[in-house]
Amino acid sequence: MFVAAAETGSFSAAGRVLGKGQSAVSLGISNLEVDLGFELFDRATRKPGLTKEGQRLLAFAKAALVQIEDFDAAAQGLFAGEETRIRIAMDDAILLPSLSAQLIEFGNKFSATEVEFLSAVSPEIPEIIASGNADIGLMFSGTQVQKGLEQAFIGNLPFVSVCSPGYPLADVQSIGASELLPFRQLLLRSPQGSALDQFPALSVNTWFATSFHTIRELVLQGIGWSYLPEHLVSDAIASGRVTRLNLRFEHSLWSPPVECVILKNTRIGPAQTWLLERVKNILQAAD
Amino acid sequence: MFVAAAETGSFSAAGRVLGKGQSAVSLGISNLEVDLGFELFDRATRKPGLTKEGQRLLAFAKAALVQIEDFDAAAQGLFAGEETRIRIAMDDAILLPSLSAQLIEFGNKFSATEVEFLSAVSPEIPEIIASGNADIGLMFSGTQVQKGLEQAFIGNLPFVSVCSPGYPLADVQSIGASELLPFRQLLLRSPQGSALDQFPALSVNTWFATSFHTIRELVLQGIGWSYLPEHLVSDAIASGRVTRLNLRFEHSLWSPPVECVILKNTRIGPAQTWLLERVKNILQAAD
DNA sequence: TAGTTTCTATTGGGAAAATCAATAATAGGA
DNA sequence: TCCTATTATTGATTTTCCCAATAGAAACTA
Repeated sequence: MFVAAAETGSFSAAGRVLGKGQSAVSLGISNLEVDLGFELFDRATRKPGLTKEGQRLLAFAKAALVQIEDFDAAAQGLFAGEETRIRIAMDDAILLPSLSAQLIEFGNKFSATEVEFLSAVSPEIPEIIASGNADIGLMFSGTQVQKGLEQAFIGNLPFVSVCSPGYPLADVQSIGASELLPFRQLLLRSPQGSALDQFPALSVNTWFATSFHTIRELVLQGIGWSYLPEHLVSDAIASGRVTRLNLRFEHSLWSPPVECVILKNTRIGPAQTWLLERVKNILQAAD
Repeated sequence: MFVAAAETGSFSAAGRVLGKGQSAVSLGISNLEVDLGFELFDRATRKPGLTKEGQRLLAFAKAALVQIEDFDAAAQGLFAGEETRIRIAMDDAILLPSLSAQLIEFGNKFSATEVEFLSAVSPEIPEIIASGNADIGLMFSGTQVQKGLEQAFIGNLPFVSVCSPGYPLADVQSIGASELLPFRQLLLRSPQGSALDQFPALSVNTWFATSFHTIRELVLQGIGWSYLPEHLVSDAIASGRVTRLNLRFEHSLWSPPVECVILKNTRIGPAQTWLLERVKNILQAAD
């Protein structure tokens, strides 16, 4: 009543908005004022205006209402069968800005649903999904189809070959495959040690890390060269902290396929359905 | 009731906490569940446990309660006569970490009171207070006492003389007053153009700025040397981006006096009283 | 195993609160 | 000056809220 009256500037109007009579609002606010010990409205004129205390309290009242509306919205979602939690297992490299944008929208739309991220390297992800430790997996394709899982091709994630500006390869105009051999290449490898076959080792001297973010840091510090997801290094390329390699054999962007994995034969709720739908478009948008 | 029952794990205990009977809680939660359309508690055992929907909604319910408690706290403050707003006019240089800490505590204690900062140069501040555009003024002493104002000495704010490491004065071992003359000194001056007499001009070549933060940037960039509040440059000194001058005549820190100004004969509320009390100690703490 | 305690659900009655309808007074607009 | 819209007040009514009491079930205790 307080908020409605403050916003409409009239007790009668507040009553109409709230579907109550005018006297209910008048009494309600009077009682509130008695409880508080001070007046919220200045009744000098016909349009009751807020006192300065009223103005200040209005912000708190509105904040409380917002929280209560959030509660209601979450309750409605849960009633509609929305999941209480969705766990996403994914390769760090796939968290691109267009996916983050979708996740923000998801959070607004499904406030009742918590999201949990499990960072993993692609080959581990099918097992994580199969064992029920996550609901949705986002990974680079490559490993054979696993039974019990439903795999869907999403799109291709563009990779670029990079090194730091100070690295010996930075200034070479046209690099052939054999010329790469002596230079240290940084490669992704799962903690269990299996290298990923969709990321080719082109150098003799290879170092490994279990996350593209680590590799990115190593490249920035001039440890070696690597293939990295373009979105992870686009800023660094623009600011000159990282340089693209001029590979002779690389005519277009190297873009390994990405797929989405879920459990076969599981009932999926509205939140997961929505998210899957959106996830399938993130790579189209990124192109 | 929902929150209390979830936290105590028992309807009876929740009733005791809330000062209500057990049946009230039982009924209340049943009604809420009917409204929501799903169960919040699993009554399989004797201790009712939250369902997964209940777990999720609990967070929203708690958030709503917090907002309502904030409302109540603010209302109580306003009832006790706390100001709805306090405006502080101060010289930027006085916003030292110990003052910020006090302001954070102030915000927690007086949530009903808004704080508004007016940045100004010291000589302008008495006029701002006198004209009623701010409630509390924090400034460097110096200008004569103005009638209608109450001025209280707070303490001294230590200043250090600094330049950038690349500046010619950086490497001089013992600088005499006459040696300073040819080097550009950066001085504070109010927008109206009056220089501040408590900041002595020691060089012939002087440039002016209206904020110590600007001067700090100019010093960092090697434009000249200046006296700056120690807390503004202590980090930069530690990291070597700024060097202290070795002045022969400077035996101790140069610490101009700071004072607090308020209007005489005004009723000051509890929030302002508290804040004034604390402000008087910030410089003792900084020493 | 039996007794005791501590739960929750349910019900009926009574108190409190909320709401409405009606009325009176007042201010602004035509 | 009339008309409309607004607020305050009051009495009646409805609704909500809560307690006390009861009963049944589960856990604890001896």
